[in-house]
Amino acid sequence: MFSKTCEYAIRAMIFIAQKSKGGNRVGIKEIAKAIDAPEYFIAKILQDLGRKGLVQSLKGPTGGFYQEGETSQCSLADIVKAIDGDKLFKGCGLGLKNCSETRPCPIHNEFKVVREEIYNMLEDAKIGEFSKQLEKNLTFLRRR
Amino acid sequence: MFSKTCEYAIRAMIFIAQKSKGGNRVGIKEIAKAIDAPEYFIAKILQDLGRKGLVQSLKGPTGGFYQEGETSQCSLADIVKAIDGDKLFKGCGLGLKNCSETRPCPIHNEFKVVREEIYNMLEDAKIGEFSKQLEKNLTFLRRR
DNA sequence: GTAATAGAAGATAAAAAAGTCTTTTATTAA
DNA sequence: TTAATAAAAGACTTTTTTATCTTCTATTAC
Repeated sequence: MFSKTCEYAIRAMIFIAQKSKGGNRVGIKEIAKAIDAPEYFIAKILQDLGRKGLVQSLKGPTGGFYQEGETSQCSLADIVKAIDGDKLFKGCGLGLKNCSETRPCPIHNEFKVVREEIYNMLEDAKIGEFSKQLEKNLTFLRRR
Repeated sequence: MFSKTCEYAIRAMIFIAQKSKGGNRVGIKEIAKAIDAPEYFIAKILQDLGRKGLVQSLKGPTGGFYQEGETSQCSLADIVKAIDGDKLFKGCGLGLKNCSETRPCPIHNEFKVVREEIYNMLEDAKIGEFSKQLEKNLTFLRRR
């Protein structure tokens, strides 16, 4: 469904939202360990998300990643769009470029319904909302 | 959502079902052209689907691919499973190995609903059913 | 049986995605 | 102001996916 890059991004964002609640910042090493992702790789991903304004960061001692204001209420849909683009939400299920409402592919209508539901689900899933759930058991963001 | 390989596979299967209705067989060149896929690549894919019993084929002159009996009523779900495996239907949305009913990840429940719908949609979509739709306008399986 | 045809199978190549390393720049504490 | 810290940026490597080519084998028409 998502690329690995995107999965890492989502997990990292959830972790950062959780950790940076009281104005704290989280270092890349701590993030990588917590979500069980390759350190250098997740660093790249977060730099990208930073450029796109979905996360904030600060260099130097006591530096790290954090989210402030509206950023902490960004949705999974925002992250997916930033990393994987909108092909999941817009593209034809069969990869046909010319598939459209007036020239639908064989599974166009069935797909449309499902795709809208995926979009709504991801749009409703605000990063900040996961925090409470996570406080109970942080290990959920790890792979094993 | 699907790999390119899987998209090609679905398109090819729909085309074959349509063309092999009256006991006819379709050559790989015709398939490749009709669904706008690389010839050698779709050949590989169909060989794979052939081994897995989702399509039949015959070598030599007048040879080609075809579907007979139950094969023509295989579903998109069957094809997706054969090519991409079942990670779309079973895996955790965040790629967590330990995500489960008792230890759900933050988006586990939301995902479950969507995933089931995707599965049902693909399971209901029988290859043979697309034929009538296609007879009206075959170009729908092409990319441009 | 023979020649032509067309898929099967294996090797190879190109492109994209995932992952790693090194150097640079910004920030802060002392 | 300096040393330590931590992210930014760019180069590079590995792995996976996608795509291509060549040789082999089965089938058919004649």
